Amino acid sequence: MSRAQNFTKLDHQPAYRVVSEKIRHAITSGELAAGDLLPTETELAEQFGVTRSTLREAIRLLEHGGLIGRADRKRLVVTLPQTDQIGRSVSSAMLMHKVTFRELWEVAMGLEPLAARLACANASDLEKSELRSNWLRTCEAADDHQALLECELEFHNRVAAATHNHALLQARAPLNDLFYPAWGAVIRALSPGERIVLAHRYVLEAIETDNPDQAGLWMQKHMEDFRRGIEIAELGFEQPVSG
Amino acid sequence: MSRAQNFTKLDHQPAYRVVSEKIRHAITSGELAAGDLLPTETELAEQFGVTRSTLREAIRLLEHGGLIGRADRKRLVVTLPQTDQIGRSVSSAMLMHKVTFRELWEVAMGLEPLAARLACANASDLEKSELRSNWLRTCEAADDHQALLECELEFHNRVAAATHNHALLQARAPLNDLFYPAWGAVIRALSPGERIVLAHRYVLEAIETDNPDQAGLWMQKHMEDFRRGIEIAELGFEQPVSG
DNA sequence: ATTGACATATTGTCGGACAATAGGTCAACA
DNA sequence: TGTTGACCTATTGTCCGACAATATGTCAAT
Repeated sequence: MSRAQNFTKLDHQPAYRVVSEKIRHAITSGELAAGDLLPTETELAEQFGVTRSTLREAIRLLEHGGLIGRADRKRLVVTLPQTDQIGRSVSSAMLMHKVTFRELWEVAMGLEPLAARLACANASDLEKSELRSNWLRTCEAADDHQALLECELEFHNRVAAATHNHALLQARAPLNDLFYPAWGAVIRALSPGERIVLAHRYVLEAIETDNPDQAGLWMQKHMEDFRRGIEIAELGFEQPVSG
Repeated sequence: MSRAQNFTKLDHQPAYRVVSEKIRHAITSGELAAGDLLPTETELAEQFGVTRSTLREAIRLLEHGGLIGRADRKRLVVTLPQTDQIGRSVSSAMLMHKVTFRELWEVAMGLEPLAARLACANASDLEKSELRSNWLRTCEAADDHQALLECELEFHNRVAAATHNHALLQARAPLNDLFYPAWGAVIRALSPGERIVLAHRYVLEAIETDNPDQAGLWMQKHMEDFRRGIEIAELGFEQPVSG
């Protein structure tokens, strides 16, 4: 080896990314809070010393992450990233990585029973009653595939929401998107109306009576049913999920 | 109420978002695979019938999600979104939502023991030996706070990686980022070197002997230790995590 | 095979332009 | 008072054209 100086590989970050990072930092550090209006594009461009075109590219970077959006289709505003917004990014990442049903289901087996357990302690009376109303609608929809699918998904979403745990909501967001088609296929193939109604009822009653163990257990059984459904419907448990 | 027709609120999507969605769809639908080179900006702009500026904004939207990147700082290329890439988006979302230690910990209690269980069945011999080598280094680093922290995080990452479950990796990605500072603080405050070494050893041996129940159980105990650490170190279990 | 000179293609950035529209003001009108 | 309409302004979405910096390819000289 020669004694030549080992220079650090200088990375030339494009201006639009630098600008984007500066704005992101201002937001996550609390300097800018959610709801704050940002200056106009021309003004921001002047502040950073770049052209409006460059600034706009920086904005797009943040816009995709849900950190900023439009207040009224005009002014830019700092926004709280919504779970479904981020969730879609994660979903498409999983699609590209060809995540299989099994992989997704394993994660769901970790998160859905957990959600049921946590919902016991944290669900408000309103949320409990909305869960019950959802169950009643599920009973009526037991033979209507499309309606049943929507009730089913709503049930899981409501249970998760009742935990008031935002980290959990984020973590399970992609499950929604990616299970949706499979769940529909299972329902069409097996018409498992009564089984779903029954499982939901046990989970619901456990939440109403604040019994975490029961809630988690029945949610777990419910998810195992789902796995069997995928296998019986021959969707291919080891196949990659499709968008 | 009048009997006036209820028109659907037409949403005028900007061109840059339409273009972005079209490209995203081409990618997630498999029409474009990871590694494929995209045409040049001018060419893409012509194909979509927009200007280069507009197309570039569309590109930025996808770039942030990690769906496309630069091959050699010049040509655009379809890339597989990396977990840490997406993870950082999720992390900043959680920061903005002021997720508390408790919320994060609850998710970790769902995912980390699960990871340990799944690692039993799926870890390769190489991964097992790397886990053991990590454990040996952890023993040596038991009194060096910084080194211990890095070993600790590496251990959890290696266990998760050994599951070969990409959905799980995505779901737990934000835990890495957000627990990092807290874990460091706990270590500095309590010097829990031996406890960590012991817990890792039990998890490691369970994985080596393919004993999922033991692996999950000890990982669970390990995480409960971590919670107590946060409480004892008075980091505020109910406080929002900080970036 | 390496080096250097040169032409070419592509990106990053700039500056200016314009149509469409959200927001405000103000007057007319019921 | 409250609604409507006309009008003006600011701001965004989109376009066009330009240029410097840089990667890529070619070819000649060594």
